[in-house]
Amino acid sequence: MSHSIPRSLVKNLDLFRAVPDKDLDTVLSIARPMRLNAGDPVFQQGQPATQFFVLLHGHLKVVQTTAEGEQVVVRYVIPGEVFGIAKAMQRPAYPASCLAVEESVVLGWPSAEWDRFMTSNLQFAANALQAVGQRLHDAHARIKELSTEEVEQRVARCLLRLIDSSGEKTDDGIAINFPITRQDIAEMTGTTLHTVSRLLSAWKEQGMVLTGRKRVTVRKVDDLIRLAEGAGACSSKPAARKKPVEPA
Amino acid sequence: MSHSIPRSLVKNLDLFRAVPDKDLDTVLSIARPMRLNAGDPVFQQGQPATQFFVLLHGHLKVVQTTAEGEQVVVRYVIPGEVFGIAKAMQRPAYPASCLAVEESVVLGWPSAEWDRFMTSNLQFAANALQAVGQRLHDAHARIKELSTEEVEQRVARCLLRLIDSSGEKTDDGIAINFPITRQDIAEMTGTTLHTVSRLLSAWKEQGMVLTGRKRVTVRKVDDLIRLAEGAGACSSKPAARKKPVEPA
DNA sequence: CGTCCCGTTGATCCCTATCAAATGTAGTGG
DNA sequence: CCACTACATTTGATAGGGATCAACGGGACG
Repeated sequence: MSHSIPRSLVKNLDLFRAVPDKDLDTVLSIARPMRLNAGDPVFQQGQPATQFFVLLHGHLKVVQTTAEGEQVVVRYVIPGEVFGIAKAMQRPAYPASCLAVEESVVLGWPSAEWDRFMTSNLQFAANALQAVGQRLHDAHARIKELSTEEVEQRVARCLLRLIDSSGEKTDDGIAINFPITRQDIAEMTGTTLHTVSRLLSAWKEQGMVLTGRKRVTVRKVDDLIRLAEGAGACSSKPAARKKPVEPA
Repeated sequence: MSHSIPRSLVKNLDLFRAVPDKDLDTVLSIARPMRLNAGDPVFQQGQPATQFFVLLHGHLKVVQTTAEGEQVVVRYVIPGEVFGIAKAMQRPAYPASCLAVEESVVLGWPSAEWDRFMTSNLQFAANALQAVGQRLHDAHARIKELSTEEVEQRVARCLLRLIDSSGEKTDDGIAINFPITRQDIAEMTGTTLHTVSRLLSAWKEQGMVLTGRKRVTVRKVDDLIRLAEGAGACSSKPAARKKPVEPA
């Protein structure tokens, strides 16, 4: 193996789950590793989708920029996940930009290899379908939230999801594993950095979170869950019922 | 063939594109056709995903219900599309409900058959991946809109998308092909039926649309596009720039 | 021909974006 | 080691887009 990428690195990735070792070796022989510093782009929105990737270490941010120049954070990529598979879905170009939010390591393959992987191993196709299915599910959950919930709930849920996927137990609580700004959280929840700042300030006041520059730590997960479920300031929200409650 | 479903019915579906005839015959022999009247459910949110389907004729609505009882329209299914493929993404239950909005005909297969189709024909797997990829793309577009655009733009875009997928040329303009209420449009765009009603009234006033009970016809597509692009009431929106424009 | 459902429209309120400005914090180069 | 700078964060004041509340009008269907 010219690249000396240990097979174990890839063996545990969801995308390659249950793929036989001999196929893995082929996969690895073509893989091109890449190191990234914080802020480095992996690819840019609109570029031809020449490669697809797996994140080995670090954290990436996937961002869509609107015609008006506003940004929306599509998702954060965590180690082990595939990304940049636009070509696999027959899209010629990346629909979003992807950049490292901290030092990261990715593995890349030419998009053309995707079809080879699919044909040579059926399990690979099923794994890919599941991965995309999961993302579709997440996207629908987000649409539901943006459509029906208030900002406080959405931000609470956002933090919960972040500590769920990238939480790190510390002395003070569960910290988000990577640098993230108020602006980032705003772009994930469809609000403004000002509103996020106000919410975090209020929550810090109550001891629910600890905050620092580009850092958030959750101290009281249960309280945050309660907020996400809708136990916010609106004390009299009758929880959308079809028929009015009839007093006996 | 016990069911006498003509092969031509399935041959042109995206999901079965480029699938050889002999495989198609197998597919057809297992297919179970189903007729639906307006309002009939195909499956309900939370039910075990025992089948997946293709819509042959009519229109279906996919709806998610929140814990608070509010509804979000995930999408409308148009003839030729697959739906209910939760199991293919390894989800045990349907994440949303699906019901006919008019007389419709669907073809259903047991979920277990999915894997057989995948294994027996690679093209099928690729087609499925592309279909889900397209939906993911649509979902992201919607998230972007909900996050950054105002109600007027979102509703305008919604109508445009509807006439694009289900528009029918009439003497008066392009009509949406199936019955749809203000409430439905509201649930697609994250607003209320009142706001949608007001917008449609205003647009009718200007001759941009024609409206009827459960019917919408677009007369001036270009004007609607202009609205969707952001040419709304906000005359002074500085289009989110990083640096202020410097006069020479 | 009555009843349900869909649609329309006015009045009011409030959540949250927007505007404005100060404070704090990491990094940098002298 | 400190001044300087760029960026992140905080916080107050204000305004406005839409949700909400309330009522009525109208077409379809049994």
